[in-house]
Amino acid sequence: MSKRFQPLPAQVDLPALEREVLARWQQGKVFERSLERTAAGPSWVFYEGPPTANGMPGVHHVEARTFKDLFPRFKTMKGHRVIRKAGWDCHGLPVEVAMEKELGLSGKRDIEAYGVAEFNARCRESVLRHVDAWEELSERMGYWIDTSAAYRTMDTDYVEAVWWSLKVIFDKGLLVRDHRISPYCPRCGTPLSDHELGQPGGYETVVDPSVTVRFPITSGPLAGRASLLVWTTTPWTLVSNTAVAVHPDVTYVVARATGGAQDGDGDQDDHDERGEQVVVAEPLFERVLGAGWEIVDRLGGGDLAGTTYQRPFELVEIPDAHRVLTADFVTVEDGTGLVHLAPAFGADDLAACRAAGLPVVNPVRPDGAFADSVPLVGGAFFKDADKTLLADLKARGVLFRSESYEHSYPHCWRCHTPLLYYALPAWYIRTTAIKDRLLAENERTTWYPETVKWGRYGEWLRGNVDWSLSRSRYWGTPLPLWVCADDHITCVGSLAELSEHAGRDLSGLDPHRPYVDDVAFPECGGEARRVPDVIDAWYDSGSMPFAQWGAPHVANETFEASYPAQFICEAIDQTRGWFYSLMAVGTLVFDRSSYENVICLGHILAEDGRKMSKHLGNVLEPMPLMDKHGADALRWYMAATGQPWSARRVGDGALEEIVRKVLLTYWNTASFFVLYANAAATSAGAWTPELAGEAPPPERRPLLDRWALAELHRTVGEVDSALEDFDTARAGRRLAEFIDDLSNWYVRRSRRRFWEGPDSPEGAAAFATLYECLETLTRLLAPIVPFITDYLWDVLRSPDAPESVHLAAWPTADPALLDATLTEQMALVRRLVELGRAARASSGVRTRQPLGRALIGAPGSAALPAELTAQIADELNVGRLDQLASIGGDLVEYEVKPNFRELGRRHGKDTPKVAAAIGAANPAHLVTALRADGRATVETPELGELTVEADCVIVTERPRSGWAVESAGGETLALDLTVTPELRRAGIAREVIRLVQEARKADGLQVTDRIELWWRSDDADVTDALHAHGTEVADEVLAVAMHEGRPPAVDGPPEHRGADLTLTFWLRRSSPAGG
RNA sequence: GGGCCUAUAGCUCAGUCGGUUAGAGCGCAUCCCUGAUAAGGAUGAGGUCCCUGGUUCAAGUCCAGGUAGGCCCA
Repeated sequence: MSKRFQPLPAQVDLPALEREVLARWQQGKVFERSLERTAAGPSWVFYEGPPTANGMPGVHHVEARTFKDLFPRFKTMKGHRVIRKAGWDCHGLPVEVAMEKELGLSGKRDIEAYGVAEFNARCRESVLRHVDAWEELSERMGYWIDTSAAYRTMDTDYVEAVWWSLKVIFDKGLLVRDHRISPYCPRCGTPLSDHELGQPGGYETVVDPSVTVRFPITSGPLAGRASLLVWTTTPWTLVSNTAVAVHPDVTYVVARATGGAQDGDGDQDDHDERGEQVVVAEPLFERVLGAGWEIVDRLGGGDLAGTTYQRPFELVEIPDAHRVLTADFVTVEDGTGLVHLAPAFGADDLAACRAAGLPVVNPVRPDGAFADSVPLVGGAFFKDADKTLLADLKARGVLFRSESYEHSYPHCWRCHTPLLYYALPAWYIRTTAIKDRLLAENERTTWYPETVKWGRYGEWLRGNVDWSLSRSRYWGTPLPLWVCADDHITCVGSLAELSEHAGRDLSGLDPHRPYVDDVAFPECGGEARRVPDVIDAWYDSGSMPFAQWGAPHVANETFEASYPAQFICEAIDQTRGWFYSLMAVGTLVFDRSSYENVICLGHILAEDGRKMSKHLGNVLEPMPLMDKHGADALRWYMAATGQPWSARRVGDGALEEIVRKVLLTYWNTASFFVLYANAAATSAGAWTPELAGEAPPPERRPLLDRWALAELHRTVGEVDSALEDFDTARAGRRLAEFIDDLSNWYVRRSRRRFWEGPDSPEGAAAFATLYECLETLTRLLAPIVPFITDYLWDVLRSPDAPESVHLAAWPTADPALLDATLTEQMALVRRLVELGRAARASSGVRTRQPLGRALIGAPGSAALPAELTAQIADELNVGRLDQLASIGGDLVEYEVKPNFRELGRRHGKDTPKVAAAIGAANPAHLVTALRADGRATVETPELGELTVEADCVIVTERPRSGWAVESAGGETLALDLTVTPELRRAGIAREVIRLVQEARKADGLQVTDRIELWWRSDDADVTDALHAHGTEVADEVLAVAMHEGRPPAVDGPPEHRGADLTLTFWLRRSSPAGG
């Protein structure tokens, strides 16, 4: 007896099965072997975007990791070498913030008091705290990635690689010092991060002055005649006024005071000089000036550009300044439409002044007080200076209006000191200098979805500003810049270089604060010390293509062979994070972006459609979800439900459906196959894959088999091209459809051939066909659902096949097996069967009752091969299938409808008229003409006679009466409901067969067991039916003997009774016939 | 305030090149089939294709504006 397949139970515990497969992968080192198998293959590069392991992974991490696993598996099966190196992002403010919280520290002073060395040591420990949980998740979900050599952005090799790249950028002149405006606490002496601004207490409501000031114009036609009206809520910044901004597209007016009228709100206005002229934006004229003023001239914002003016205070030196600029950020929402610019105290101000080449002059000391050298307000705290300054403005007649203004203003969340927007020295990468290169690199990057390329990401690139790189923090890659007293800057590219400068061996130095801060070296006759900043952690992760290998200092060849990546994938919120930093660093350092294809995923929502949050209590933990439904179900959901880039809801309901409709259907088909392959009582024993070669070749198999193979190979082609397009949803839909076709049509229609075994050519064809379908389907499904496929692969595979599906080759479509005609014909067959079922349902004659014949009328139905019409007849349990036309024209009525698609193509604007003419024509005449000549003539009132082609008309034909008819889309099926006595007896026989089968199951018999059957009935119809169809019944229920009458009384089998049928019967397993 | 995404049945989602009866699954109801059986199938009810306007012989589909939700940024 030959080897059998391992039996597959109809019920399966998928999570338990997955654990078994996981153990098998581990013991068999299957991942490692899949890499070995493809070691010589063409490289396909994937980069792992590093997560920070200071928190636990969530369901959304399963999302990204599904895609990050699926495509590498797909490419590996296609023979590519796909290196998958894990990585951890270790640095950054979020890590520091979490550690501050944990240690009960608040702010930089606390950290420095606690000790930077100890603080950073704690940060270092915290970022790997949950690595175990992440690795557990990766393993459980089947994410194959090499964690043994994971890169860590805090490792010395990594930091040195980052330093090297910064030096490349520095040598190109693109790493430069400038100012950055930060919210700054003068008491704590520190800038605050956005995160800190968001803390409770970050904003407080305060009352500030709101002042409007005259800036007399000193050049152009208005010189000496008019003033610019400028509004501000921070009078203390007027000392540093450098320019005035107007909007280039806004109209401004010159207004003259007509005297008398004051506005009625009781403000302290100071403009009773009749004849005074001022400039404001036209949309704000009413609000700022109103009655008592008349417009004497209008001019565009662009016309004002370059106009010089007398600044409000002459207290500090600001060379070459004090003129009007244009800037898009100016609004006419409030103020005067003319904006005072003090570049040291506002981000917009700084950007506008920098663009105009104006200097940044800052008279305010880091402690928040004006420098002592400033007249009038020297030594005063910035906010306290407002009063003095206002009084001075008023005294000199420069103040136009003064009000109070209540608004929300940022405060230090620790000490409640009002914050200063303050220019601090900072280091930038001049990404604006390579903006065109970035746009060109983006041009050749393929984005999924495509809209991100031009939209969200492209827009962001076009508005590129220089990368603000430095952070005045602690736990990060230290900025490798050393500066001497003469302001000579040295950029250090490695610890070896640093050793050279310092004249001692620093190769073992921890390249973090505070240790690197302690390294100084002689320079320009003095001492060069490190700039104390660390860098933006996004730069770290953007450096991973080379830094993960330690390149160029270490493994440079490995790096060069894996640059750029063919594929990266993260959630959409990375557009301005990792997607940008990767592209920017790559372009800055290598003049080439580091990735070619990128998938942007949407966010995962809770089942209620809201964001998952602990607060709402709707968080789904990934591990329990997989323990409940299985990782395959979750992976299928992520890959194949909806569009990956739209926000999606995950929950038990969605996963249960996937298990039932996709995974269990696939499993049950395999289980069915194995059951009958093992049960086959052939001379050779059970059916095994070796017997596949003995089946007739595909072209000699039944049409049903050829259809299944055609659909299989169509599926292979479509799934392959979908995955090549990174379209997992399309691949998933096709696979789910094929699984359904295979199970609910191919197997359903072929069951009898499986019962009868593989001895006949038809049986052999069935086994070979279903085997090929399952074997190939398993390979197609493997990248998406790696567990269930590998389990079934191991059961189904032939002995010489690889022992894991993940070591097998991706299937290729065989064009010779495709058959578009057969695909279309089978689709018609299935539509006609549905019509027949609907006719059965509406007429109330159950399918079990055989009927004499059915009529079909549908385009193409006459050309159906007999093998296919037989499928319809068998499925609908009718004796004969005829063409509707065969019953004679008089008995058929016709309905005609215009086919708009074809009509539109030929008749364009006249379509409605032609359609109306078709509707008005005599259907029978029209159909006769169309059938005879392929065209017909119709009469239209406007256009006269017109010829219409056959494909412009949808014809539905129906028998006039006496039939159960269903039609759809021009296709009709009609059932003859006449039940003759003979049909009635055949129906009763079917009923008996069903009863006996149920009884067999109730008695716990195997499907192959032979039985002995006794029966008796008082109903003449039943008796007649069993006399007429006894042999058929006996064959169907595997009865070796059938007796009319009771069984022998002694140890009699249990009695069964029919429900709707007067029948009593008994059955007993006959003595086993040797198997 | 800016940019982008999404909106189709109670729910989750398809909908190709614009074509006149807008589909599937889940859920619900009724029924059928059953040698895969704690499966499978059919039928039915259920729709303002977010709104307004436009282009077109014809719009769920193309264009413009708006509304709502979401994401990113300010």
